[in-house]
Amino acid sequence: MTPNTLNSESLAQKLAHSGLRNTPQREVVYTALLTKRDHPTADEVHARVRADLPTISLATVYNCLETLVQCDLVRAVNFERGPTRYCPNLAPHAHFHDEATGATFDIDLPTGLISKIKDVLPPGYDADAIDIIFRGKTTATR
Amino acid sequence: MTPNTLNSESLAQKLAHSGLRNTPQREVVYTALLTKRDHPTADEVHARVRADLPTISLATVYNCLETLVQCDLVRAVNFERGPTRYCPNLAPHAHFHDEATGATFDIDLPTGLISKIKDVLPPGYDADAIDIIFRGKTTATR
DNA sequence: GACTAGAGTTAGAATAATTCCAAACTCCAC
DNA sequence: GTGGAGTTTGGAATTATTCTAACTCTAGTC
Ligand SMILES: [Mn+2]
Ligand SMILES: [Mn+2]
Ligand SMILES: [Zn+2]
Ligand SMILES: [Zn+2]
Repeated sequence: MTPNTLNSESLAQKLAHSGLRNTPQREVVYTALLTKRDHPTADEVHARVRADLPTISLATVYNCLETLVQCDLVRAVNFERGPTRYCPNLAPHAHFHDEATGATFDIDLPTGLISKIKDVLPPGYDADAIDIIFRGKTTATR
Repeated sequence: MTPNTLNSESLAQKLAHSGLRNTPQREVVYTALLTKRDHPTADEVHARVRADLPTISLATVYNCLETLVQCDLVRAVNFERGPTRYCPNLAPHAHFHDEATGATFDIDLPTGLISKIKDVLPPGYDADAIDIIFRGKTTATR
């Protein structure tokens, strides 16, 4: 079983679970996100998937990305004005945005920290998700 | 010394510090943010300040907000696609976004927690700001 | 007190990202 | 094979923001 097969299966499964079909467009979009995990925009995804599916439209890329987000296969990320970015990393993680280069990196979060952060919420606030964005510069070892 | 005078002074000071003038437009925009701290959009600010300055344009509201952000009197907040929101709370704080109502609340952050969060950054990542957004529902006591 | 250069404001045009729409297409289940 | 839901597509529409060029104000300078 290749990683690719595995991805296809998990994609097909999750789509089926939501009563949706597995289409070539949805596959190439999802594969593009898994292949280069640099938090691309819809436009960037469009450019990449055209290599595989030259006739795919930008509207379809938006549709597929939205579908993947609905199926919890992909996270939509917004940390500044500008195009939404997409991330296939399902593990709880924060994002580091390098202001100099514009690059975005995943930062793993220890599970303990998340509950510690939730502790700052006063009673009456019930969070089901936390987004953490670091902004700064990266140096040397990357 | 009224709070209003105090605000005007700190505004005038910070503007002067950046070599900028204190204009009626900048004052009403800043005052609007301080008066109702509900993280309004530029459009909402525009609607509010028109009561004081009926001829102010939306472009000017955008200009003033940008100026206030540059002067570190106001934070621009983006946690989802949609208009940028503005926050005059200068203390380190997180945001709680109520998905049901769309309302955004400030959540104070103990200083210790911030450095604890920064500890998760691997070497080579140097963050000069952290944004934390909670998403969920608020109940009862608000 | 008028003069001027630069800073600030304004309305409207332009841009960028996304969503909407209606038509064409695909895939099964019957 | 047909019908119908689900999907894709190109282009129009929408939304938020930025740009532009003209106008206005203000702080010095004479
Ligand atoms: Mn950036
Ligand atoms: Mn919302
Ligand atoms: Zn990510
Ligand atoms: Zn705030």
